Amino acid sequence: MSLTDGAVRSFPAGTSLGEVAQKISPRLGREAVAAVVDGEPVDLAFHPPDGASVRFVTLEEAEGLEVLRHSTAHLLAEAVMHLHPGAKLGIGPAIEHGFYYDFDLPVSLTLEDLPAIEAEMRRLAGERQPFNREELSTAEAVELFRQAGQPYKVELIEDLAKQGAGRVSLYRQGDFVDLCRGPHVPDTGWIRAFKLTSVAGAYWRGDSRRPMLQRIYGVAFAKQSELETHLKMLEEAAKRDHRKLGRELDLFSVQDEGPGFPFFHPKGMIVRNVLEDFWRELHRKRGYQEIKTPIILNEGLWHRSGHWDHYRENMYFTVIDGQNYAVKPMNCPGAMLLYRRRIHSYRDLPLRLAELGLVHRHELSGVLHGLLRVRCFTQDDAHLFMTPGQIQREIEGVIDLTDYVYRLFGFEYHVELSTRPENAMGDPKLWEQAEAALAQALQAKGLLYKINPGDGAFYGPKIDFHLRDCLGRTWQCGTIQLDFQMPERFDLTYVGEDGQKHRPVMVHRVVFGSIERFIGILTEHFAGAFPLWLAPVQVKVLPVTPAAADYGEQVATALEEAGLRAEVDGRNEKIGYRIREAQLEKVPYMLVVGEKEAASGTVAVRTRNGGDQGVRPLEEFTRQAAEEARSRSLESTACGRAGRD
RNA sequence: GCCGAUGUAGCUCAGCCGGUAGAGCAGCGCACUCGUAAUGCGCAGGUCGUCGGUUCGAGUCCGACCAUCGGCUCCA
Repeated sequence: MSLTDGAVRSFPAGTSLGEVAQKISPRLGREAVAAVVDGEPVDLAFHPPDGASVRFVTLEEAEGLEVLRHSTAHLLAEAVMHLHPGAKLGIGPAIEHGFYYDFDLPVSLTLEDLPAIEAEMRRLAGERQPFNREELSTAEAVELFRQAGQPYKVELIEDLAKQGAGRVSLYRQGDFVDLCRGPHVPDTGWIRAFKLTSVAGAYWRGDSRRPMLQRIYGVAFAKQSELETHLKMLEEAAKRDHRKLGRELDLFSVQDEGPGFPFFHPKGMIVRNVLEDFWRELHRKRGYQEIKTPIILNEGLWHRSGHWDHYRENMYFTVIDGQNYAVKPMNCPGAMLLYRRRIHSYRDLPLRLAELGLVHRHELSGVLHGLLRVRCFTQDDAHLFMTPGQIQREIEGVIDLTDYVYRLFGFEYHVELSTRPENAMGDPKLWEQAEAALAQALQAKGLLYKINPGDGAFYGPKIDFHLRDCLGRTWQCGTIQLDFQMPERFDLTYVGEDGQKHRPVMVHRVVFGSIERFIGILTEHFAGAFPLWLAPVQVKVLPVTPAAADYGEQVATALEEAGLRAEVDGRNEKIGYRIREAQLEKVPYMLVVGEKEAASGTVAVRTRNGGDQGVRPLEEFTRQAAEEARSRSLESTACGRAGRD
């Protein structure tokens, strides 16, 4: 057989991969969990055919961890079957960081049940039960699971049979058997570093019309230390939760009187306005014109746009003077009306109309989540009208803009291309054209992208930008959607060079996505310690004693004149106390001023991360802080030495 | 919307088997006049998510509803 390093080695027929690994090196024999033979993942118990190409997989690799996590799911199922013998099994795959398994049980599980299940898993792991693979015809497998009282497994096998599978594989460990493609780790003794984390409801096969099963989630890693690192990361994420920080920093709130309709407090409004000012500046520079379209528009418009047929479930309606109106869930129809107001020449195109548009969508109550999932939000929208020949250049322009914005905040991102969904509007040929145009722009920009078949909007395919925050979590924000339908429906035209009417192409796009969601993400990304340009209070002036109060006011005035947001905390409290409060508010700079500073026109600079930075002339600090804010830097440069927050 | 959990002061949380509510922080007042993450003392603050039921009596038991949290489905 040939190995990954190019070596070709021979072994007696009937040698298992486990034995091969052992012969290659004792270390590989210890570390291999599975292998890939001629491109197919297999167990170490597999006997490779003559001339096979073999690659061993260890827990160092993502593939190996996936095998381990999948095996852990089986172990979980075995433990649950022991504790609840009548349980019906759903599915149990590996997921990012861990695994889950779905069960249909007569009793509801709660968090308190998890320790007992986990203990049983550890006991079974201690027995080092081997995972044994066997293959059966689908008919035999159906019979086996029917007798075992496992209807969900029977359904799965019957579906596999319908798709043409003649045989299926099963895995047994101990007294547990499961339908499974494999591969698995050699025995349950490999499963050590894991923890059951939560229990939740989940529809069978993700279909809300089918029974709800109980899903147990867990995490699993190669080593205990990695598990602990991961659990620490979760704790860190909980500390950064924007709902918690939003309350502590007094940025925003959601109240019982308006579920999903967030309130922005004065400090949150500063962050929001700074972001919007930045957005306006950016769009002005890039040839966009800003518009504002109404929030409530006649229902007829929504019939015409296709929203009535495709989006009604998510919309709010109202009646005015006996006429039906809808609250807009999207901004595009308003932009259509604006475009249609007058005749356009090809010379006007591309026409870029940007709108910070407040939209309302009826989201299911169970999905609401702080600022990240709400029922009203402001899209930093734009509708670009163009000739077909301008498509690629315009899309590239939006990609550049998005890239610029995400980098500024220190986000990395990846891109996905979503294609025609089932409820799509319009001619499939137009869809193909639109999909090709998006793919072409991505390729021209040299971006790697993943394809999500069937995930497009009902009016067109889209490019989604998923940004990655400092904890490695990804969030969908920006999207670029190409639309041939809406111009058709609204009969939009432009007069071409030939004097004839032509149909423009439209692009919908957002960069932040939703201002509300973006603020939520920024809050978590920066753990509430916003870079200077975004911080609600940029500098806090702390007079040591009332004797320095006047000087403190002078300092604050100088800062404000330089365009900085400064506050004086001259309360009758000890300086340590006021510093502590400013720290907790995550104010970027604290200026401690006493008689010495007042006498010399200086300030003692303190940063929220670096502590006391020493005394500097007021004028110098002010100038540097203003520059730091102006340049929208992520570094604290105004303390005299550079340092990333 | 569905499954499960939770809901006591602005925040974090006590409150046993039903006997009529408590702490710390925050707030307010007074004293201290202070140099880089919490000065001391005092005061005030709750129709115990809402509505209904059981009971002599409900924060505690039961039911419905509302909201939140973790998921599912859906999405910016």
